[in-house]
This record gives sequence, structure tokens and C-alpha cells, in this order.
Amino acid sequence: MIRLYNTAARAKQELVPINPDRVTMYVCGPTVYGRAHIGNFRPAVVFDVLQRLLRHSYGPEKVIYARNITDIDDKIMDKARAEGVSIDMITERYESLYLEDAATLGVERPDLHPHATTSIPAMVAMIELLIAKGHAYAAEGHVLFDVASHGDYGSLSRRPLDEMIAGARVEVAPYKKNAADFVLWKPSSKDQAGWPSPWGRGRPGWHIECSAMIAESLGQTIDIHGGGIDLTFPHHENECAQSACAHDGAPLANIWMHNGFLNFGGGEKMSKSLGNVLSVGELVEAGWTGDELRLGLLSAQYRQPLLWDEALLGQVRGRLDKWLRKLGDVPKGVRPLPPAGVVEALSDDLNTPAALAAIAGIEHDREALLGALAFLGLPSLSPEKARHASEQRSADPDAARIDALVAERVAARKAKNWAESDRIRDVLAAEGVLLEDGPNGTSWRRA
RNA sequence: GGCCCGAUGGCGGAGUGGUGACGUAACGGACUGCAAAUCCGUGCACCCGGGUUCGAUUCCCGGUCGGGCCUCCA
Repeated sequence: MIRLYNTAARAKQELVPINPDRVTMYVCGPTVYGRAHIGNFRPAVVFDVLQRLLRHSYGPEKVIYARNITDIDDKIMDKARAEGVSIDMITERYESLYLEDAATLGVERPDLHPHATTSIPAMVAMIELLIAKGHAYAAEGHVLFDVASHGDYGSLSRRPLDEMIAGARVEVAPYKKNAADFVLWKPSSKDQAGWPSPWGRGRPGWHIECSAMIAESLGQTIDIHGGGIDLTFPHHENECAQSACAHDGAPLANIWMHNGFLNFGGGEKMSKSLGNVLSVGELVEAGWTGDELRLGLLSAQYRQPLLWDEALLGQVRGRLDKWLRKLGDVPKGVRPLPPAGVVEALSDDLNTPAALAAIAGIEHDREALLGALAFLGLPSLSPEKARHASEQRSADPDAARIDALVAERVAARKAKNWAESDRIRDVLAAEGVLLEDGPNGTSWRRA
């Protein structure tokens, strides 16, 4: 039994799929207008773990996981204008960087990755439906959702509608009936990206994109909808409203999941205020492996805030190094099943710290350790990025020279020439090569 | 200003109405020529003030501090 915290209920609930042969999950993906930083990948990694758990429980083929790409947005248009390039240039560049970074983190590709630009007809159709049902209205080239027409508006984020109206601090556009009404479609000028529609050439609002893509790719009601906690309002609230109104009250999702943020305030070297919150690529350049970043993101339960700094990564490195040493070379092919304790921990609202604690209890059992780590997506799918793989050692450009020095030291030790032996060890240590004298001879590894 | 969430050892972080996981760091021991790795062991914490209770880190109220949202930011 899988229990998940449902934001809509503010409580953990048992996951009861509408159809156990077709478990559906949708997670809000990136708007591709710039390079995502490590915090943007917390949902990608968290829901990747959930996706693995679901496949374990319901069968690999029974789960349909969709993560969208928002590739039409005013920020994208701004970026393209600023760089003097086409919108496609921007979206393709940042989408491929996003996928590259996700792969570094061991995130598997979702089954579906709908793009906003290829779902415009579905959006237009949904907007027309909303107008026909009296939940939306056109005004001055815009189409707006009429929040007052939906009694449940505010139920997900628990914000009473009257309060939102009273608390509105932004100047209300004159064509809005209600301050809280949000845009479904907006007009594009000639130099802006746009698509033909019954209301003139324009582009969709952000919220309708997800609603339309979900309906189109997964169905009217899905089992799980995920995203960052900041999306609860207004994005998910609006999605909820649109979809329920377009589908005669059918709820958009049965369980709403939201991940907490990374905190960058603690460490000197990674503080948001210093403007140097790093991307995955930059962190890798700084010497951290994708596995370390992934484990770092999983070191706290997904709903909790997580302090992200170098101290955390250092601790993660210690833990992961130990496991990878115990694992030795990771064979390719089929992975053992994960230990029950790990599955149990994850089944309780994705309690990754408890899962890691369970691993600590079975780490002497290599098969169990391998199964447990593989279940969490570790080590990553790219062996060249895993530490301590023998392939990595033989691929080291200095391998021959290091092997020669090691051989020299072995000879010196045989002759009990400890001064020479220690000298060679110090030389290698200075360049980050650590030696280990075991019963089967001396081996080396990069620090 | 309004709403929401959080506060646990040096650090990260689970969990619980009654001996406070796990990791990492530290320290001691075994092993080692010395180390490293490994193994064994030790010490170290529930923000403050009230309340409920036989008993509160856990439940309730207030406070302080931190974070998020209310502006198409994961």
C-alpha cells in the first residue's frame, strides 16, 4: 500500500488508482527560457523515484508518467528578443540542457513529454468548452476564466475567493469581471508568437496549457499531479478549476503532491542572494558527481525544506563513497529486487531518509545493497560518471603512470624501504590519488 | 498586511504521548611498517513560555526565528 500526502486534503492518503492497469501521473516540467538550477531538479528527481516505486508496485508497463515542457511563454519571447534569435532556438537549447542535466541526475525519461506548442488545438478546444459552459468570457482579445462561476475555486490552496479579491494588490485589468479572473488566451501583436483562434491571433495563458495537455495525454482525471510547492497557487488552483469546469465536475487529480524548496541561505558558496545558485552542469564541473547530487536531493523527505550547501554534498559524498566501495564494480544488466524495508519506507509518502536508513542496515549484503541503490536510481545510468568503477580507473589518462608509481612503491615496501614507500604515497596523494593496501595487493582511486 | 509550512546532536535528517533512527563529522580500539579502507565501540540534540496529561520532543495556545505563497518562480 502506498500512502501519499495529498495537498488537497492536507493529509496522507492511500493511493487508490482509478485503474491499476493504467496509473497516471503528471508533473509540471520546466519553462525553457534559461538554464535550470539544482533546485529546479528536486521535483524531477523526487517524482522519478515515485515513478520507479509505482512501476515496482503496479508493473513497469502499467504506469504512464507525463512531464511537460512549456515552450511558449512571455519570458521565452523576451529572451529570444534580447538575444536576437528565434524562439525555437531558445526553447531547443534549454530543453536539451534540461534533459542533459536530468540524465546526469539519473532521472529516467517520462513516458510522455507534451510540449505546449504542439497542444494549442487542445487548448483552444478547452477554452471554447469553458466559454460554452459559462465559465469563461472573451474581452478585448483576451479570454478570461470566470472564477466566480466555480464554487470550489480556492479549495486546493485553501484561499477563500473573497479574501483573494480583497487582498488583490495588483492593478486589475479593466476587462476583468473579477480581480481573481485569470487569462486563458491573450492576444499577440504582429511581432509576437501567436496562433489563430476564434478570438484572434494570440497565445495561451500558462495554466490552460497543463490542463489541456493532461486531458489530451492522460485523461480527464489522473491519479497523481505533482510539482513544486510554489505552484499550488495560482497554477494548480487554476488548473483544478479549468479542468473541473470543462469536464462537468470531474476532478483533475485525486492526489496533489508538492515538493518543498531547497534552501541556499546557509552556505557561503551557494547563496541565492549572491546570485550563484548553480546548475547541474556547473556543479559537475565543480567536481560533484550526478550520483552525489541525486542522493543530496533525496537526503530529506521531499516535502521538507532542504538546506543545500557544500557541507551537505560533502556528507553525501562520504556516504555514497562507502556504498560504492562496498558495491565494487557494478555489473550491467538486471538488478536485484529492492529490500522490503526500502520499499516500505518509500511507500510511506516517499520517505527517502527512512529508506536510506534501511539501506544502512543491509549494506553488508551486496545483493541487497545493489537492489536498494538501483531502486533509488544509483549509481547513475552513465557508468563513466560513477566513482570507483574499474572502467573509470582504466580510462584515467594518468593510469599508466600511476600504475608504475604504485608498482615502485610495492617494490619499496617489499624491501621495507618505508621512507620511499611513503614518499610515493605522498606524491600520489598530492594529486588526489589515494592508495589502499589490501590483502590482494595495492589499489588506487581518485579522491 | 493576509494565508501556509517548518524549528531535533558540530552538520544533514527520520520518527514517536513513556529507554530520541540513520548518516556524516569527532574520539577510542582492532587491523596496518605507518596510513587508507574495513570492523568494533564511545560521546553529543528534541527553539522559548504557558496549558492538557501520571508522563510532552510528540497534542493545544502564545512568542521568537526561518522558509514559501498572495506578481504566469521547482
